[in-house]
Amino acid sequence: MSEELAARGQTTAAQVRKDLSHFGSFGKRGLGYRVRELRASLQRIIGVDRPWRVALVGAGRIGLALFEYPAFRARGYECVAIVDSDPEKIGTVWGNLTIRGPEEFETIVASLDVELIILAVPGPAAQELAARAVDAGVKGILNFAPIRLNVPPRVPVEDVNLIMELEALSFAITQAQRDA
Amino acid sequence: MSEELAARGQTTAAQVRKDLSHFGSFGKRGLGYRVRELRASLQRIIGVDRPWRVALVGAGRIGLALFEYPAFRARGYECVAIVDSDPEKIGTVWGNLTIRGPEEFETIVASLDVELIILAVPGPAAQELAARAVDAGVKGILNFAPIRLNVPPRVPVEDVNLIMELEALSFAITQAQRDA
DNA sequence: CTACATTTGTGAAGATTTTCACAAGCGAAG
DNA sequence: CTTCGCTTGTGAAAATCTTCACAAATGTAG
Ligand SMILES: NC(=O)c1ccc[n+]([C@@H]2O[C@H](COP(=O)([O-])OP(=O)(O)OC[C@H]3O[C@@H](n4cnc5c(N)ncnc54)[C@H](O)[C@@H]3O)[C@@H](O)[C@H]2O)c1
Ligand SMILES: NC(=O)c1ccc[n+]([C@@H]2O[C@H](COP(=O)([O-])OP(=O)(O)OC[C@H]3O[C@@H](n4cnc5c(N)ncnc54)[C@H](O)[C@@H]3O)[C@@H](O)[C@H]2O)c1
Repeated sequence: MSEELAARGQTTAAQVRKDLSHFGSFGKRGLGYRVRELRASLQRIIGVDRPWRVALVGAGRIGLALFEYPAFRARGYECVAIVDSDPEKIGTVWGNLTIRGPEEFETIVASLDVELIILAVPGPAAQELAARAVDAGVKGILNFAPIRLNVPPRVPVEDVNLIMELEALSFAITQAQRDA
Repeated sequence: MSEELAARGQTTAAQVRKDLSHFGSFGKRGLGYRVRELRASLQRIIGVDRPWRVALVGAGRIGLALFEYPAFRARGYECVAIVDSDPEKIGTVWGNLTIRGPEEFETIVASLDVELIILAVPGPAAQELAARAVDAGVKGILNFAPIRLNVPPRVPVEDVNLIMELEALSFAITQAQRDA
């Protein structure tokens, strides 16, 4: 069982067991893990055993792709608001949501209980919006802007930097060729 | 100098120096690093001292966002072809490129010297396209499909999994709240 | 030329992570 | 109830990564 999990996760059985043991004891010796139970426990530990309320900040190209991506909702991330500063976009409707202006941002976060934001605005706007989001009570940020956000340490930030991913590929390829 | 680099990279000066020492000796003692030189050396090491030829596979929502993202080209990743299987999309023009059908895939990779692909097709199609890309000579894959691609180890794959990033946020938040 | 103020590069120490290997526990079979 | 086969959970060992602390360079000033 830990063997199979290891194979799927590209790691070793011992690592799987050690990692799980860090959070508790889930399996039965001689038997393995009961999948539904383990799954439920892990969901609870990770915090994905309940829906999360998300606001999309920046209704641009990447924002649109993300908004239309059904897997988010399927996994419990529910987009409850969209904010953009472009006057042409404010008031237009995406799905069941109307795009709002940034002056309403704090009100939206507070009234809709937004916990997470997806920040998909250009770099220069990102820091200010992040700070405002944090002040308004947002608890975490998924950041697509290519800057390091300066927020209090209690607010986790996950950066998505696709250029770094491409550069990691370039490095791996260059490296492999150097070896050969 | 290593102090400043450390501050920017959220790490320590010793770490910066140790990491650099792994690839060579770049600075001058007592003086620091000469920025232009260090930069050039690292670009060469990473392999980003020359342009990379990229094909976009999957002209959907995420594919469009990526294609229109100017930072890729600015950093030396040049999109030289777009492939999609949708008959409505084949033949249409994005920027200076015409979308091609998947039956042309191998020809395109070979004739245009495609080194990297950005895979932005639905999961079920991804494995087959990845295998064909590798056979046609592609050297690396940036994969957006939510599956683990099975390709030979000489071909590096970078996975972008935004759901995992959101789940990492959820975990960090849940954890912080448990502590408090 | 010598003393001095700097900052790198790097062994050694310390900390963390991963692997090893096996006792502890569990169900099944006799 | 006892034995047996199997898989987890976990201390201990091994490997890896990070930090420490300082000698080796380098430019400068006297
Ligand atoms: N497009 C991509 O594939 C891609 C990939 C990785 C990262 N990114 C990053 O994501 C961010 C957005 O990229 P994009 O391609 O969607 O850009 P975009 O220009 O298409 O969209 C940005 C949106 O943000 C809005 N905006 C600007 N200032 C704002 C403000 N102060 N308040 C609210 N909204 C504001 C704009 O009106 C626009 O709708 C950028 O930081 C970019 O670097 C984009
Ligand atoms: N949209 C997002 O924000 C997002 C985020 C993360 C990951 N992803 C992943 O990226 C992939 C694409 O997502 P999307 O939202 O752009 O989907 P999409 O449906 O908008 O686009 C997929 C495109 O791939 C094309 N396609 C399908 N089969 C093909 C084949 N065999 N050969 C060539 N082209 C083919 C389709 O015609 C379509 O144009 C999916 O795997 C999705 O899980 C999307």
